[in-house]
Amino acid sequence: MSDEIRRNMALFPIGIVMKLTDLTARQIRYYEQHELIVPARTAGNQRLFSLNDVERLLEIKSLIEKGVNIAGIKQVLLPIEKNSDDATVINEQTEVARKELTDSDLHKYLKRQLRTKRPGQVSLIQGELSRFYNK
DNA sequence: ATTCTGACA
DNA sequence: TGTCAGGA
Repeated sequence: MSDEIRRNMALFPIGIVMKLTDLTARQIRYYEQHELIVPARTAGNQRLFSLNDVERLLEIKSLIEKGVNIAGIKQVLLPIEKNSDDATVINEQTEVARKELTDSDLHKYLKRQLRTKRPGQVSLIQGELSRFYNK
């Protein structure tokens, strides 16, 4: 259960997330407006993304590339629960941690992701999914 | 140096 | 979506 906290802990600013996902800041902010992601905020109103946020963004990116629009993605990506979101609350501890571990922890995580091959979690009937495609 | 919101030649 | 302005 402790891993869940680490996973939902807000760590990196948009700049790093951009490199991680190859998405532009514009896109990332746009997806947030459509509630596809709900990154935490610092006292200075800066976005802080968790590993889960990054994963969701990668899923979003994948779907966008396949031509799925926002409406379709909202059906695929489970809506953000209000309860488990409290882990993204920012306190002085995470604030300090963020400054220290940003790249090192990230690389550690990415390596784990590389060997933890996971099957495309997307599971929707093609017919139903096609309803959300742009063309 | 970075990021944020709003707006559109 | 890109990009620029103007502020934090």
